[in-house]
Amino acid sequence: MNEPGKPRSGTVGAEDVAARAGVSPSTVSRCFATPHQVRPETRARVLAVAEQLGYRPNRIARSLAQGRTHTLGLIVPDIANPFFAVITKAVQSRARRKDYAVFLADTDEHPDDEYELAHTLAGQVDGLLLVSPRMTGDHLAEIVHRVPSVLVNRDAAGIPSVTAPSDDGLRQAVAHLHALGHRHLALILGARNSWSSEQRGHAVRFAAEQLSLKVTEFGPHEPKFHTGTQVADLALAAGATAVIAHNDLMALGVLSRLADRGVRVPDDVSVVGADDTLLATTSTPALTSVRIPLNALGERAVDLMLHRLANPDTKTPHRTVLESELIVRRSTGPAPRKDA
Amino acid sequence: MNEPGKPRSGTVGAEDVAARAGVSPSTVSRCFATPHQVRPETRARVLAVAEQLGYRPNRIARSLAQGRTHTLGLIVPDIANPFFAVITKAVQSRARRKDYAVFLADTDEHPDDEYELAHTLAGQVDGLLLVSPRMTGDHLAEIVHRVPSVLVNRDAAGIPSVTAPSDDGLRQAVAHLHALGHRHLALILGARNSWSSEQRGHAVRFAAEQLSLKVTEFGPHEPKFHTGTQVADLALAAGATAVIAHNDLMALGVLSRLADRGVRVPDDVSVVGADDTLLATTSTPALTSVRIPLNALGERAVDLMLHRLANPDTKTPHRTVLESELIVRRSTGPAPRKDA
DNA sequence: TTGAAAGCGTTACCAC
DNA sequence: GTGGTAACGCTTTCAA
Repeated sequence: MNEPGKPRSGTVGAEDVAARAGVSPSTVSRCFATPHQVRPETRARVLAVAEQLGYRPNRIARSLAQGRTHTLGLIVPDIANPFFAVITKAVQSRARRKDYAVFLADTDEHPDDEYELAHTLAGQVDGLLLVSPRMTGDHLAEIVHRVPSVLVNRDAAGIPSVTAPSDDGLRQAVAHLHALGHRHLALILGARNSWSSEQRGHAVRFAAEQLSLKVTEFGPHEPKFHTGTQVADLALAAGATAVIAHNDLMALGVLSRLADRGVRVPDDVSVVGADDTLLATTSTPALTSVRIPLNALGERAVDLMLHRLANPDTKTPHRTVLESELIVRRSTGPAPRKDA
Repeated sequence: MNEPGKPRSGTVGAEDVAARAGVSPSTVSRCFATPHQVRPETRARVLAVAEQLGYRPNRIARSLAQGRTHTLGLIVPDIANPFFAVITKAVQSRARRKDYAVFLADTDEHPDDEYELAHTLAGQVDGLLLVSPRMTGDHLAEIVHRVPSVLVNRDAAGIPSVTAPSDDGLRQAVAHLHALGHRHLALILGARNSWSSEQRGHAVRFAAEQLSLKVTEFGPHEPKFHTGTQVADLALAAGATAVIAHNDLMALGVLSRLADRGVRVPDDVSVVGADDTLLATTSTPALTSVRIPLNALGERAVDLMLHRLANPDTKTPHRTVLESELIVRRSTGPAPRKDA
């Protein structure tokens, strides 16, 4: 494929360095892979030559020879969604610190693409991080069988996972509203098949029941801004004095519509979001929201993955469960007095 | 490395398929790489066996043999920033449609990491997409020399790029405010060494001068929310009736502080953002903002890259320039009457 | 149209 | 410690 005799054109290889340094390619390889296995002087000489020639070990070739790529695959439903973007950032950052590269795949919320992409990536990564996977249990099992995987923000039997149930935070939210005198709250649900939406619904219902709070539910709904604007009117009509939305985006929709109608927040109605994204901290009024430790979610996922790669024989899949918490801001306040 | 004689343990290779299908590995390879070079019946048989055995060509090995990876590298300053997240999504989506995978690297706004990461990725991708690179011109030149690159949201001599100057949109914004009767506007600048911040500053200054508008500048500032809250007071004190912020996030900060002080938007003060991110559409009031065609930015970058890879001998680096436009929403309105 | 064999640039095993 | 050599799994001439 190359003219024998003539020097290779583009890149400098270990062979070139070896020749110039008076050692064998093996030694050059060792200088980069297992530096302690080579005598200091030799190593110094080799590294000097390498530096001078601008030699960098070819990671592709290394991958092929070693059978591992030092790369992690990350599959997210929508990278433009701040929720996933933050997780992605954490994963990326953590992985890099551990000298792993990251393959990113955005499925655009499409379960089938998710499955197909997982297969595509499977061949070129050491492990797969699946964030909020929507794919079916069967497909999931198949993927997990083919390549080491960690589930983020979803729980499934027999698969290592990292989750942060919003239960704690939502319970706190309900208690918070109750303490402020609210007795009737509206709950806006998320997408129909969303694992987290179901979890959140349960959590609010349960907490409200404990405190004898009335709950009016709306949804399931696509977790969009305009859904919030739409439901705001319904919640008002139902007589709720507080709204808990499935996520911040929907909560902002509520905020927007209430402002349009001249309903004051939090004086007339209190609003609670979830995920505590950038949206919550930058809105006016700032949004009381349930904080999910997204950074930790991403970092722990990487750690779990790396641990698994280092100990391939671990039997029981480790499940990491993180805690959520309520962050109180300006969008929640005392319930309006009945006689007002 | 493998026990000869015994079948390989983990993956099925082209050889396995070849054996079962009664052909040579070469043919199997051709069935996947250049399907038209093999007789239909043979191909069908091979593909059937491959399907049955669950064979998937090993992309790593292919990369090594071909010398190209069918992978694009994407380097962004901050994936958690909606601006870059949207570009990333577009790149990812476009690349995948063209059957390219994407390596993601987040530099966390760190110019040195940017350079180092570029070198790391250089070896394992066919091309590099550099988004808003902060690295020095020298480093940039070095990277570009080593691997085909396209600049996104930055312009540099001799390097193909895709940009969307906010000039048009900002000129429209200034005209918009002028038409509404505003005569004194505050301009909040972005980061000190930001190429786009400089561009935007010039654009506003120039447009304002044309219309004899008074401009009071603040900054350069880190483009953060709290910067906006801080500058809001200063702008008010300066007597400006309208604020143009370097981006949506800062504009939201202004909005927040104005609300705290009881200053009404847009009745008392008008506010304009830039980038038209999710933040702008979901704020209350919704933010008038300069839309940058982020999707197009990402897609065109990929197209440009792929075009370059297909025609490596192109001399003149193509520069794609996209247009921005003002999106008018609720945060801008008539200037308050002087006698009010 | 198909097969044989020589790479691609490393790593890893086995002698020395 | 170091060198020789066989993989890794595929692509790609070159013949047949």
